[in-house]
Amino acid sequence: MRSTDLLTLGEVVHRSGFTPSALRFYEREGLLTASRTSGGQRRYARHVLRRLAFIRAARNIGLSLEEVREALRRLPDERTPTRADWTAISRDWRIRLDEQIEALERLRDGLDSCIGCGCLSLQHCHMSNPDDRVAAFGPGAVALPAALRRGPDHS
Amino acid sequence: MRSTDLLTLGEVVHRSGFTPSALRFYEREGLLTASRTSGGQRRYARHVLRRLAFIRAARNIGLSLEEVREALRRLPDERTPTRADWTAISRDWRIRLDEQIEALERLRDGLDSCIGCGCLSLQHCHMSNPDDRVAAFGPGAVALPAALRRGPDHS
DNA sequence: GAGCTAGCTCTACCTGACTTCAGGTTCAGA
DNA sequence: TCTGAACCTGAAGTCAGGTAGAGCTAGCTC
Repeated sequence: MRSTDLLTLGEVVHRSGFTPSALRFYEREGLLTASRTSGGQRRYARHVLRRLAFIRAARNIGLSLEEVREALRRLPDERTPTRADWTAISRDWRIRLDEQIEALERLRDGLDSCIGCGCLSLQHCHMSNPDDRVAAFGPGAVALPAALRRGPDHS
Repeated sequence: MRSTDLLTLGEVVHRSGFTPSALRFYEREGLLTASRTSGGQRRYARHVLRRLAFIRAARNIGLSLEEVREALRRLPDERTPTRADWTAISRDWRIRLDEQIEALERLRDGLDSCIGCGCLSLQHCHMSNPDDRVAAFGPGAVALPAALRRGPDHS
């Protein structure tokens, strides 16, 4: 079925699980590259599959596309990630995940201390007091998924 | 300073930590109500503070405004949440948080099993295989924060 | 009754990550 | 050579959860 080792858009769609529009979008955004046929259709080298795997994993961890782009900059297009690349990056991700888990656990503990109290006081309640927001959500915690990042909206 | 027990927009802003635009937005969206002066300015009953505390807590847990609206529908506008209301709802939230934490832990465990392997295989890797997505992310897990919900994008 | 702050509405805009659409083109197999 | 599926582009749309600004008004204080 293949006369070359290049993949069509459809094949990449099939094998990666991304939609055509997502693949085109990622290319526009510089996360992916593809060569073209004389007629202008995309042809993908096999290593894009690995790149896409990387992208999906990163998105699952909660990285933005911008952050994925940054991580991919370290992995030149011409080669697939080495074991060392992946080890370094996945250690970073592990740290992020731990932070996210901790943040949720703090939230849960706060909630536990609230169940049954019916307080929901703006002054004192762990769950709603705008000045008692979860400690980790400082400027350093930028990478948390949006849902974990929320603080008071003013200022 | 108060001739009545109604609060101005500014007072609610001050005491809740929400911005004026957020309060107006919530009103448009039906999460809040306010009466008006003859001149058209908003005047809030005191219990909106509690409602807002509830909203902030819910948002911290990761609920969408739509879900908050749903939860608030059970708390008629005229009364503040009873202890029973709050107990029931916070138990739900506790379950959600546990699910989110578990999902992240599964992700972390998958990552651990990956560190150093350099695999990232679309066929086998825990972190990227679209057919091996985290089990909890079924149709029932709709409420997870977006970053935890991602599966393959097709279909 | 002047002055000023706080408030009003309405419309437009923002980010992120894509999707959708219209209208046309290419490619592979028979 | 023909045909149908796959593919192309660029612009616009979507969604959530708001924010920003323009131009005008209310209401409190002196």
